[in-house]
Amino acid sequence: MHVGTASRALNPAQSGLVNPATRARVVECAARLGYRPNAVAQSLRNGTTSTVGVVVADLANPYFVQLIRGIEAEARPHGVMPLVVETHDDSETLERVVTRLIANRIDSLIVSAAHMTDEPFIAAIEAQVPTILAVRTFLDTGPGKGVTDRRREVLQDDAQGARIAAEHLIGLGHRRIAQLRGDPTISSFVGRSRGYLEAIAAAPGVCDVSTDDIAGTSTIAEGRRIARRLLVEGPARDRPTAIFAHNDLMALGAIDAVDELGLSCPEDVSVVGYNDAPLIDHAAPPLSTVRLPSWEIGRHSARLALSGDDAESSVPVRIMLTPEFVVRSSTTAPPARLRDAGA
Amino acid sequence: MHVGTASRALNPAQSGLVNPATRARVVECAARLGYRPNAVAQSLRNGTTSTVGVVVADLANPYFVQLIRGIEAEARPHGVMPLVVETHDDSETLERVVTRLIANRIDSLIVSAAHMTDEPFIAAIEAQVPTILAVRTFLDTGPGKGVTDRRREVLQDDAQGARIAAEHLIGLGHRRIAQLRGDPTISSFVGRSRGYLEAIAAAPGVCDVSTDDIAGTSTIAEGRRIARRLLVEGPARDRPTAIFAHNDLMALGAIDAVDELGLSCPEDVSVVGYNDAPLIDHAAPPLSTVRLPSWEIGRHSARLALSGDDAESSVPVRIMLTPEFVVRSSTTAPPARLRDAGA
DNA sequence: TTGAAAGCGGTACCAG
DNA sequence: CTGGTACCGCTTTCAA
Repeated sequence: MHVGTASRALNPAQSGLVNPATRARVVECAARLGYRPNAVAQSLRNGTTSTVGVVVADLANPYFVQLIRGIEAEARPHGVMPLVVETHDDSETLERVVTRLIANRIDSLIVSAAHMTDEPFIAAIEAQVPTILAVRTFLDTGPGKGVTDRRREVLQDDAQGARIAAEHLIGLGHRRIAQLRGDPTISSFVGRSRGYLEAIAAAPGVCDVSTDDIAGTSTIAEGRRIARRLLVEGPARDRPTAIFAHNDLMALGAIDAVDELGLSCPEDVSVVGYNDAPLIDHAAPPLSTVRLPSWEIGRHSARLALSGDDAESSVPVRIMLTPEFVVRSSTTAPPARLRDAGA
Repeated sequence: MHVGTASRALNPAQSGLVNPATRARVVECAARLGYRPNAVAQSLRNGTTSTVGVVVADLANPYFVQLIRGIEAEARPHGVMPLVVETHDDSETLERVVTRLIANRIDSLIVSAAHMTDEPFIAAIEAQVPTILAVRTFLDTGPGKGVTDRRREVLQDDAQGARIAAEHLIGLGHRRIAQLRGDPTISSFVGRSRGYLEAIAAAPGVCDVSTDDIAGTSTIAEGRRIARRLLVEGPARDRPTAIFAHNDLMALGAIDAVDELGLSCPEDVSVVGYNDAPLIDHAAPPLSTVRLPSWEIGRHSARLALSGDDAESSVPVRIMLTPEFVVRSSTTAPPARLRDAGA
């Protein structure tokens, strides 16, 4: 009884070709000896590893964890294991980890960590391994636009999310609003900025009083720093009564700044975030924010990744999911005196 | 010029054995063709994968993310890639993912997801691959205790953390204190419970008024549920003026319960958590909690994992790190009337 | 239905 | 210093 037979007996797809008796014997032996096929050898022989690389910007951002779980939910029934790595939003790290994943012969790759400046690198990668962009993409490279139109991506509509956030503030009566912009090399923040400005432009009498100071990192500290500038500089009558932060962390920082200046949120300044991070509903005050369907984005990404199209044969896809506004307590109508002044 | 030579030229450890000229030529060709050694083939040949399996209970718990980053920091300089998976605290999932990791021939394994009931399984795994237990362990299996005393583990002192938390409350004048216990099959919670009870026992006039209701999962919802029982059942004069929750999430739930009952934290009820999760300092109110050095635990774990001892030759190690109390605004002296009543 | 053997892509030993 | 070759563990084709 030899190795070929054993291999067949243990492989469900081939075990029909082997005598039930021998098969039973093989199975029994395997169980007794605790035999586990060496996945490394299988990978080498089969040319496939049953793994999918998952590159996220920041594991500490619970948003990405949901994305990973969506991927895992789709991948597991296929026996595919996600290999998760983070980049800390650093391009060098991105290149390093993706290179390593490819050396490890992942079957496909899901990237949710790209900066727009990473386009050339990602384009090169797409030629090597089936790749899906999740959440973040590059501008003007959708289906039919530009040379890299074989790209497959799963996004949520940042512009729309920002628009509904801004419209919420406008609807409450705010007339001077500012945004706290995240890194402009990240497509999400570009989209949010655009949607916000569109909503402002569409509302008569409402003006954008943002600074041109952009957050280096999308953290509490940066949100706090920029919000302080907004609330301290210039004549009081030009200061915003509402702030749209490009993510929840910066929103938290903005609230800190409001508090520290002896003002309060939402009475003096309303604040909106983006992401609906876990625990953010327990912030002081509970944050109004934009919820995006990260788990679903993960699932769709994995579905595309596992669909077996290789980089050559794949048809371009852009799946766009819709965010949703969550009203909590960090937003309300502006103070009456300011509202009158603004009208 | 043939494959063996190329292999040597590309391997830093052997490239000395090859003529600098040929070597340069090889390197140049490799670069031009974008050659990357197939890590799968290398692994098969070398019998080593340069990967470490990292099994955590819950990626959404930022505590584990810090652990992972500590591991990564130690592993990267060695060219070792962490393979991260989560179990959602489910034993079946634990067995499934660990089995998969072993099939993939990880060089070592770090487990931070074990329940005490997983002891037999983990013991079996330890015979197959060098294994480190991080944060969670089994009881009475330290060096010299019991048959499995080759175990290597990196822990923090849960009993001490709980003790300093309880002593903080006692020092503020609380006399009726309750704990919100987490899953008793998880060693961390056993240790915390023990430390808490020791501190109470050591303080004359202070009594433990906990229910015997234990959280099924260490979540906000469970914390809220049990805290409600504590604050609603029995005569008012027996209710706790302070609650020690076994983790931050349950503490948040307890604060929710306090609010919902028309009481307030910390004026009526003080609440302490455990872990010092990110954002917890922005909760309402900012939570007093026990901070544990998760990053350091990760680093130590990885150091042991990479130390090259195989399961046979390894010497048992237990590294115990010290937690630290963080005072914020969720704790204060008990209300005067209750304090008098209790005295 | 089973055995024999080739080969996945490297590495390392040995001979030259 | 370089070329030839065996082999890591498994799958699969081909023959028997």
